[in-house]
Amino acid sequence: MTDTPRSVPAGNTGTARTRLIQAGLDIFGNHGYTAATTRMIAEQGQTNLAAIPYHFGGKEGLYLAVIDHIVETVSSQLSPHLQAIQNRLEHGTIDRSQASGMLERLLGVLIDFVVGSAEAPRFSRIILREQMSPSNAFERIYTGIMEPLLSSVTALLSVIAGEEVSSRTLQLRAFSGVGQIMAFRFGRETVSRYARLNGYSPEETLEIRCIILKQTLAALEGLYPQVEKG
Amino acid sequence: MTDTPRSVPAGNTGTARTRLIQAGLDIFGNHGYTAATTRMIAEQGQTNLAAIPYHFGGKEGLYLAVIDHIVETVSSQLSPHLQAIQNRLEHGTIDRSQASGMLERLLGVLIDFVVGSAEAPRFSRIILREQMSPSNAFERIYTGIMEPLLSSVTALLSVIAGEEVSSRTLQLRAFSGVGQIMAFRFGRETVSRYARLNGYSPEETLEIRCIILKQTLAALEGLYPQVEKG
DNA sequence: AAAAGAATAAAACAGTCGTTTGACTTATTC
DNA sequence: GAATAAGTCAAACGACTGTTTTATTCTTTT
Repeated sequence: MTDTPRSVPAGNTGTARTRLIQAGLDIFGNHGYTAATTRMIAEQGQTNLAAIPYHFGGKEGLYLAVIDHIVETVSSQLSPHLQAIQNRLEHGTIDRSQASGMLERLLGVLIDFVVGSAEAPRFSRIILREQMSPSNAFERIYTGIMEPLLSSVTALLSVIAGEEVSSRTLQLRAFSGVGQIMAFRFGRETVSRYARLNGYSPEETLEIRCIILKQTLAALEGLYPQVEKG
Repeated sequence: MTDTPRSVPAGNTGTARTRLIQAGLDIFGNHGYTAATTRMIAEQGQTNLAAIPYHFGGKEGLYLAVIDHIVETVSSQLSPHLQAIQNRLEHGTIDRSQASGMLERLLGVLIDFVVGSAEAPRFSRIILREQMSPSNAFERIYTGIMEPLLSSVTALLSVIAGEEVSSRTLQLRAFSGVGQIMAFRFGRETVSRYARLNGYSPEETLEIRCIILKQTLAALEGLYPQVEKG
């Protein structure tokens, strides 16, 4: 069958598959699902049109393969951090300032990836489109990326806040922190124009990172003052 | 010519124009520019297909008319607040705590509109799509909505922060506050699912409003501690 | 009431979409 | 080395797209 990998070191049934996924990442990300045409994708992937129905069953199959690729890639980058956090939390050996530090590191990783990484523009735009108008792929992104991420952030916030804060408030605050980061991705054009940036160079990414982290930590200190004295 | 209004109280050359703009708001917002078809829009607007090229010169003309409608509507809701702020700032009779209060009110208005209003889903999704992949309409949205809004927020932040903070930092902080609010719009599906909401009911909107405002003010107090004692 | 213009309506236009077809090339297997 | 499968390719298919055409209805003006 076509889905059983061969003995080739890193490739699949053929390099056409991976080239199509890479091209789909670009074209779907830049144009959206409907506006992206199979002819664009085939051309950018240096493949014949018929390769898309052949390898993926059609346009939608390729799109779902692209989504899976995104979920796997992001998840592999995030899950080490998330698992480390979960382990620490389950053993209960963590105080407020430690939780605050872990949250700062986690958000820093997220910023570097969403705002600064080279794949971010292609990845994030597809993810954001699925947030705005969910399709069949939303489920995979939510359970594969958003839910684990938000759960860890919420758990850390719970330690920082203490016991008296409702879980819904913590959940909304968790999304607020994550959404704030994603806003810098979807609003890149506006940010660059308004603050006269050049589209998130490494230095500009670092600047944004410092601003977001400082602001988030300041908010936590203001909301849950015990943090500094814990 | 067709663009000179008649003596009809509220309508234009005909109600077909306004029906098409309303339908365009829905269809463009829900499907995006390319995925929206002129046949969908004509059907929802109870109009003939040919009415779109007739009244707007074509699909793109209708889209730009929809954009203009959005910009005018949002601008008319925002400009009173923005002008009041600008007036106060130009006369220099404003201290830190006053600026903080004005910022809180401005962001509150923005939250009510972006998160809570009935038009918000249709408006915001078109705006967000233009943020992600700008077309010819981006310019109108930027100069008509985003730039005035960010300018006022930045000016208020400047008063709150004092003089020693760089203007780029203030600009990025301004976007951070505005983007945080918009994140709750583009991520509605994720938020609703994660925090078990029912898609932003009035009570839920109020809850989100309180959380965002508390968090933002807490961040300002943490970043610029003079605020409380001014 | 007649004439002129604005608006609507149905049908057809050229073009593009995703997909299918059938021939062809390459790689694997016995 | 023939046989079989996997993969590629150009061409064409039906179904859509936005737009145009042509005719008709409604409104306004003289």
